[in-house]
Amino acid sequence: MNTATFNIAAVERDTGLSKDVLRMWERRYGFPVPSRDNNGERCYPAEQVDRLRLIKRLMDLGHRPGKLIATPQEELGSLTSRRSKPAVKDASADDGELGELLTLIKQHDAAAYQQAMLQRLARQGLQRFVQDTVSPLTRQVGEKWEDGSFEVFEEHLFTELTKRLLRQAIATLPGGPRGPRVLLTSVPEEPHVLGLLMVEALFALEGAECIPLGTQMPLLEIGRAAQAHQADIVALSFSLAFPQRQIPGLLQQLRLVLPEKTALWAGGGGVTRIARTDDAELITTLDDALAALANWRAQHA
Amino acid sequence: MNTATFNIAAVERDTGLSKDVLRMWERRYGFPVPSRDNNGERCYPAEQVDRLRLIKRLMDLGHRPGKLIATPQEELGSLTSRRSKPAVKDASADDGELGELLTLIKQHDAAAYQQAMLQRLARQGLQRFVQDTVSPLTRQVGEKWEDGSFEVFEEHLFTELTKRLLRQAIATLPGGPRGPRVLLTSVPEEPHVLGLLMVEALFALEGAECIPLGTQMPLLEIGRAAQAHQADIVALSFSLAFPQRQIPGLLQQLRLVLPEKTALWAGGGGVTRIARTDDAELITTLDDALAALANWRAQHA
DNA sequence: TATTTGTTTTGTCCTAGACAAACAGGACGT
DNA sequence: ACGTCCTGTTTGTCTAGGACAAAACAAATA
Repeated sequence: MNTATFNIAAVERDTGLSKDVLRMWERRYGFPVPSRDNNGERCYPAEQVDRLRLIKRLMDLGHRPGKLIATPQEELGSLTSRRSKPAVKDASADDGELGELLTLIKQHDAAAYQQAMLQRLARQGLQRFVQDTVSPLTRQVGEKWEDGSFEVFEEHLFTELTKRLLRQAIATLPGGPRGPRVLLTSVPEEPHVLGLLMVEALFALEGAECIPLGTQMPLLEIGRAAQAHQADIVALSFSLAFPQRQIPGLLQQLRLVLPEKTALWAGGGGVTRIARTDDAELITTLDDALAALANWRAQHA
Repeated sequence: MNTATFNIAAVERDTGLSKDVLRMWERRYGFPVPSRDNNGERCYPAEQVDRLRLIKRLMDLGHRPGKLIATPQEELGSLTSRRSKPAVKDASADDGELGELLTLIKQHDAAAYQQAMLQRLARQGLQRFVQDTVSPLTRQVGEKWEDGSFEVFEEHLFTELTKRLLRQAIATLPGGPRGPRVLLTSVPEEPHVLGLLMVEALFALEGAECIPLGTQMPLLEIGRAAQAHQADIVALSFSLAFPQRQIPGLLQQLRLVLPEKTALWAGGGGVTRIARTDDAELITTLDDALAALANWRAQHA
């Protein structure tokens, strides 16, 4: 069935490794070594693409490409250790609770998952639902994905269903426009929206006026939107997968295009290791977000 | 305020023009001509980035880069004519009806827009709401964006709010699993999800079992998902903005990784001009989608 | 009016060199 | 033992220009 080969653009699309990197690896490490078509262009067999995808996943986990490429295929599968620190293991206490939910996703039972989540939402209320269910669940799905026990499409299904639940819950909230006006979005190349939705849920509960613009807004457009909406705060989300080295530069550029009085907040797993800066306020946890909101209100009372 | 300059990666991110194209244009047409930093790397001023974004928008409208670059800045603004054909003008009859909705978006009044849409949903019912409101509205927003009367962030706001409405409506439907199992997603580089949601709403109304996987699934993952979910149909969406030349190849590759018995349907504005193929069934309108569903059921009775 | 044929435009791919930012590891001082 | 500075290595991204094929257009034919 898999007689198809991939050209370099298709490999970039499917692995997330840029064409430059693919060519560089071939030059430096001797892998991947695609065959060539009549036209001298690279043709990657599906087998090499699969290996590249695995390598990319392990790189996102903190491994280095030089080592990975030197490692024979069989050993790669067993390298899926923890990101760096052995991780806070108190979370495993919840495993029993949340494990059922993960199992439902793993079984591809969308209806049952939604049902179970709705029950939790009703029992916990939105705030605790976000903080005690959605947030740890998201983290666990990320870990499951890292260690290979979740497929990409299972993670997509989880994300899609959870997005719906949160949006549904947010929609039922009254739009009490008392707090600051918060514009929620992400930069180009950052498609993850779950973190933004969690923050939106919490902020909306607090009565802030949230303006959700979806993901992947060009920087200059974010500036225009902030101006047009008279936003008090622009809140960005960076996932763990976002290339961290780019974040400081992005925040600096964005700070330049935003009105002076508009605050810039950056949150999500991607900013935990970023050095503090004057360009933006870094928010690493949901509690931080609520604290920042309270703080803003105190200063603008 | 705009003293910042953009490196070539930032310009690619913000304009959607690849680095290769940016360098090629500089070589061929002499525009853009960025300054260089100490390191000999390109530094694009914000002014050139803006011009590039405008040019890109006009290209998506069907103009050719060679002409656009030769045109002085002032004339560019007035080039926002129709895509190619003068367009079906019976749509303008609805302008009065839908115009109010567009106005609300243009005024950035999210709450009023949601309210008005909910009213229409209640009045029309979901099927007619999708076909007579959401679909033409989406098209009109696209046109407004093309002719420059909508900003990018206004389109984002529209999309985000409308997504929420549709998802909310879908969530309230009973999950009567009688029809085929339909897996809904899009390929990498195709982030638009509104079309998928419209189809999902219609299919769910018909009692089909929809599995929404969100957007941007790698091809091999789509294959795995289809297998895991025992999908009868894989439905892809291609927006008008998707590079049409890539579609036939994508469909062919995807056909190779899908199980034999799984049907492949491709729909959305991007496929209207694609030549018929054996790899997939091309679906250009929402009515087509419903017809295809009925047809499938007839053949699998 | 349609369809075929040539020509121009345009994007993508190629090679190969250079460099700076990130990282790892060791030496050093507290 | 722990943190800090330095140095060499690893790694990604940028640069330059050349080549070619596929798309878009123009012209000429049936």
